[in-house]
Amino acid sequence: MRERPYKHALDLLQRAGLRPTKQRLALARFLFDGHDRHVTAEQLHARALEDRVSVSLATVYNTLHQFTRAGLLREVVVDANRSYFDTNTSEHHHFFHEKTGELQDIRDVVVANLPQPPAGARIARVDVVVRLDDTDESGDVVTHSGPADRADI
Amino acid sequence: MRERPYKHALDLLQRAGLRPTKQRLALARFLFDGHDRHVTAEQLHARALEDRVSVSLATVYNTLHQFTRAGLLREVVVDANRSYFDTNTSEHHHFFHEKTGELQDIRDVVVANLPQPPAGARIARVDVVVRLDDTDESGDVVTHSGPADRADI
DNA sequence: TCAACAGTTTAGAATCGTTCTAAAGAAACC
DNA sequence: GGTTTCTTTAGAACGATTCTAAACTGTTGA
Ligand SMILES: [Mn+2]
Ligand SMILES: [Mn+2]
Ligand SMILES: [Zn+2]
Ligand SMILES: [Zn+2]
Repeated sequence: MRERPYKHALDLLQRAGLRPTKQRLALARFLFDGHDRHVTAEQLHARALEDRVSVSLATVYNTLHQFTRAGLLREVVVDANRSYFDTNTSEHHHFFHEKTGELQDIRDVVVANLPQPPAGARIARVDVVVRLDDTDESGDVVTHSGPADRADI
Repeated sequence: MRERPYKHALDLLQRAGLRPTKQRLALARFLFDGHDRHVTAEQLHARALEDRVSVSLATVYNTLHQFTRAGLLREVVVDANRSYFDTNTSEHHHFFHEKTGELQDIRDVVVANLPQPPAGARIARVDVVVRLDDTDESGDVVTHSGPADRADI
């Protein structure tokens, strides 16, 4: 929890050159409260409505993209049909719980031995997604499965 | 190029317990011709029509999912709004050309220092996606950009 | 061989996340 | 306050994918 969430959100918007509207302030206060969050547009929209902030889904999308452009968020691709936005913009990777759709930050993963990118291309970003099956107490797989890979050493 | 593509496709379908219909044979012959391929449903559909195989898009989707369930394909998630299917089912990772949507296999990437998965979960798969910006001869970035990360180590 | 059944294909509708449009509303500026 | 510029919004549109239900085809075994 931050001490002056309103002031902090205001600062972020001003630095991004975005007018501090009711909707943006509400979304920013929730998103940038000091926790690392991974939200979809729908989730953020639902959360705003819970807090009795009236905001349309279109505005939630607009705002998420503006925040992303401003470097306040980054988009994480883990699911072919849903976009996640991550408030942690530092270099890190993810566990993805396929059953629940939950993302979890992981740090210190080492990616080595990357081949040279083809001529005319350069690396914009490296994303590691560790997909997780949930198991029940018996150790049986609960979700749809497939042979489990292990990470290359 | 395979010597008896018809026979090979037939074998694959039979081992998967799928009836060798005209549509499945045509799709299988193209997909499993010995090359590693990364296709979207639309691309595969377009290709079939080029080859004058009449097949509906619904059947292409059905077939891709059946082949995936049978372990002949695997789905690769790199783009929030498009599903890629990969004929290379061995352990490997990808370059993703954000501009063109093209995927390219990379081998021998080392992923180390993965944290233990949370209790009740186990690793189903580890995916490394190296996103590439295309640059022109001057070295300037051609696509929309963002600060370029380098891989850890 | 052929009927009967089970599995397959398909057109078109439906769904779903996301983006667009254009008009109304709010912030900024003078 | 008046004017400009940016923002929000409802609702339509979009594009990828899935569903539906009816027609079709491969398989089986009498
Ligand atoms: Mn987007
Ligand atoms: Mn799918
Ligand atoms: Zn994260
Ligand atoms: Zn591949």
